[in-house]
Amino acid sequence: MNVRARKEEDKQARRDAILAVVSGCLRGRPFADVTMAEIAQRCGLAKGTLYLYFQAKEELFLAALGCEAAAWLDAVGAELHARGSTDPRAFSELVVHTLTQRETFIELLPLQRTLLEHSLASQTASRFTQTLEEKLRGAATVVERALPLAPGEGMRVLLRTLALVVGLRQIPDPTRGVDDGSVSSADFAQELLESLTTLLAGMLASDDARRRSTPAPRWSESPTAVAE
Amino acid sequence: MNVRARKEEDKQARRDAILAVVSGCLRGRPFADVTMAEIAQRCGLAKGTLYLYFQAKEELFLAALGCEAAAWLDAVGAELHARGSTDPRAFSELVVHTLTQRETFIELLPLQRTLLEHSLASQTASRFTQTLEEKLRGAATVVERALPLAPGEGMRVLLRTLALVVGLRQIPDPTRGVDDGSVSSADFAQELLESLTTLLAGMLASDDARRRSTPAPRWSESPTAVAE
Amino acid sequence: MNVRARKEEDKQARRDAILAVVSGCLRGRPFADVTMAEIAQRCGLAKGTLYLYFQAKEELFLAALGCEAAAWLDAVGAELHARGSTDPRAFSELVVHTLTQRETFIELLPLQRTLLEHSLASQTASRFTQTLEEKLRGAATVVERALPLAPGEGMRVLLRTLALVVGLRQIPDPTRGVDDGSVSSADFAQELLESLTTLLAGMLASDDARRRSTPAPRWSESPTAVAE
Amino acid sequence: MNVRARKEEDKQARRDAILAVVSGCLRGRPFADVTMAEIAQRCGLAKGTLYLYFQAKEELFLAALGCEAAAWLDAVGAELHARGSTDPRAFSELVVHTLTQRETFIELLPLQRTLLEHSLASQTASRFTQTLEEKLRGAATVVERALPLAPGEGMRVLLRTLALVVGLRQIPDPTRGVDDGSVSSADFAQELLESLTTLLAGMLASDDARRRSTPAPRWSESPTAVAE
DNA sequence: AATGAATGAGGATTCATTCAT
DNA sequence: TATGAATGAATCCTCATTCAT
Repeated sequence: MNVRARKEEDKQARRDAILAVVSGCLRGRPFADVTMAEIAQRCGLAKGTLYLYFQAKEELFLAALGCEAAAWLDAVGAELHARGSTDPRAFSELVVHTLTQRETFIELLPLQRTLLEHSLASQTASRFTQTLEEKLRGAATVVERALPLAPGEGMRVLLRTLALVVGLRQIPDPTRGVDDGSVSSADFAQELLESLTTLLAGMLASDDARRRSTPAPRWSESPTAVAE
Repeated sequence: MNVRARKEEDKQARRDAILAVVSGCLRGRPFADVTMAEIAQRCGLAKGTLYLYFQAKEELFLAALGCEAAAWLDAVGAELHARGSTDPRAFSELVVHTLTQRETFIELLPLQRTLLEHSLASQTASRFTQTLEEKLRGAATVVERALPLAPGEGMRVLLRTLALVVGLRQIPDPTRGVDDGSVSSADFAQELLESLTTLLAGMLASDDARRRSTPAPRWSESPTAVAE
Repeated sequence: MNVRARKEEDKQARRDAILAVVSGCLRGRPFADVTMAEIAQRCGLAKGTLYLYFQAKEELFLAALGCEAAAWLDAVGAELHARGSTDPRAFSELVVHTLTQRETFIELLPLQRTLLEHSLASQTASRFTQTLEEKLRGAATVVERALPLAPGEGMRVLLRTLALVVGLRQIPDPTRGVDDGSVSSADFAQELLESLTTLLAGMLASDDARRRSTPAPRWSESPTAVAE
Repeated sequence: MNVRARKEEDKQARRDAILAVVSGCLRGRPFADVTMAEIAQRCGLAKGTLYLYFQAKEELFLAALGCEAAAWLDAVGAELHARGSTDPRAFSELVVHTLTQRETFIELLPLQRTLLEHSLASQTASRFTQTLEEKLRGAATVVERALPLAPGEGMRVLLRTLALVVGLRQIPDPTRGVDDGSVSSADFAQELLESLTTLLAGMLASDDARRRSTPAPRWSESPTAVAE
């Protein structure tokens, strides 16, 4: 593909195209298994071209993760916003739904730590973290409104949701006799749905309890109402 | 250490010694970063000797994981057995407690999938899975009795616990301004404690509800009936 | 600098501007360390533009060397011409003086062989050599007149001078505890001054001796008699 | 060559064998042109094996240079020692003679600066410098005795000799119409012989003069008069 | 004429694994 | 059984050069 991305617009497009390919390359394979050569080939680009857009392999994957995460958070936020309010079950279903059409996000997510630790260009790492945090905060606010939850709990919901996603993906149920250790998508979705629903219900209940026990919760609005 | 392990007994001892070292090599580093050379050196053995006990790097780590998992499950099972019964909070505390003194297990756990997928010697993989499953079942029974839960739910508790462990470890709270993306042990323990307690409470509640709705579940139900 | 060099005059100016930058890029670094990208950036030009003026990296540096060499030879020649006559010491001082304000020439000089060998466009190489030779001959004549020396000896003086420059630059005095192996400019200048003076004095003496010992030097003297 | 160098002795032998090959790879080619792959192949070894003996390409070449330099200095020292005393002409002949059967040393010598600057393992660099200095000092003493020269002048002789070697090699005589810019060995030897003889004669003369002008040189002779 | 995105050959280096001792 | 020297495939990345705009 010797089409030159001359305009800033085209360059962004190519960048995105690369990221899309990267996400797709990771099908349960370890990060180390995916080579830059493979990515380049799948992109229809030369190896060197990849380095025109990303400084290193780690940065490439981190960017891909950032993209996917933002997209997912946006999707969840938008859907939640549209609904106005939900309950644990519906929220979980929403999560599962948005996630199952975003397999690559699930694949990328477990890499986060490794990637952040390796990223030499410190700026890259901090920018990633910062951007992600913003997105998270935005979605958290929506979650708090929709579920509803006390300020600060929205973030927790999101974080625990991601934790469950990563964890359940990583811990296959040995009961299901899958030879190669991979988790069937259906099982995973089912498990995520159930455990997330349960966890959320629990959080809501305890939050509710705390609220009631507190004398004047309504207008005293806890100081951590930071949520931008 | 050029002491030759002649007797079967000595060989097993050396095997275990190696596994102990392996676990310790992984301090948040990606699997690919730990070299066989490093392991050998830390063991005080030659690289080649490692291959006398394990067929490949992956197998080595898988064995280490198996070891740690078994140890943890045993510890949890034993403690639970000793107590007779418990509640979500206490169980979570037990989990957190046994886990914090087993950092290496936490490090190894996320590797499971990768390791299983790579293991060429299919036998190794299936043996690992099988052994782990047995251990899990054993502990699950104890959990069911202690919490108490309907048959089959004990396994779920265990699996979800592990999922939370892996997930929370992997998803750092961006709110905490940790530069290098690592999770502080304290935060991790706290988060695990809370979310696990909540999740378990939820599971117990719904289990309870189901039980009540079911006519006569108590005595017809043989707790170990499920067992392989 | 997207000013287009339309007229031949402008092109020559740009060429020279590039060469000036090139010389400055080499601060004790190996040739391979200086990238075309760096040069282009320092020139305020695009990488491709460089290739509009020079066919290859080697050619670029060769041209730069040619420039510097010519400039130096001109300077030496002019100064010598102005003085009329000189002696080894004064000549050496002149050399050192003109050289210390031409650091870049000293950096470029050691590359000559490498550059010449690589130059694919044979014409480039031979043109360089030819031009240099002319300049050398011109200066050599002046040297012969000023020092004074027998015909042919002027060239030798020049060549040996350059050899000393390159050699002394390349061979650091291990006695001086310079950690990074670099030669202090002061030491270099001092060393060059001394050894060149000594060498020249020697050449003058033997030249003199030969002259005297030869009965009829004038017409029998074949200029190339010395040659092996 | 899968012969394993097990004993320390064999390892040293292999190390030396590699170094010998390295020296031979450099036939006027720039350092960057010689690849590790080529060296390995010429050694009949795998690329990786090279890294068993040397940490990096630079270190490899530095070691080769160290070897050659030591050998040459030893040879010169020994010969000089055997003769007892010499004169400039004989010394130069000795130098030329020992050098012409050590082409590789001449090739390696110009790399010294580059190599030292790049050597990351600082210890490697300083060890090299230190060892070389010792050898130089040893030879310098012999030179002083043989020529004879004032203390400290022996080192200068050696250093200037090396400078001439490097410089004359690098500065081809454009008069000789050699197309590819390389210097014919014969010309080089001749040139080195002449200029070195002249330079030494000059040094001896001035040294002599200084000695005579000094009132009481004999017993005032401070052994540490090295300090120029 | 100028640009700078794209290329892709090629380099140094690493490391799991083997095997002669 | 233990060793550790040897292997060599495989990886990431660089950079001189080209060429479409």
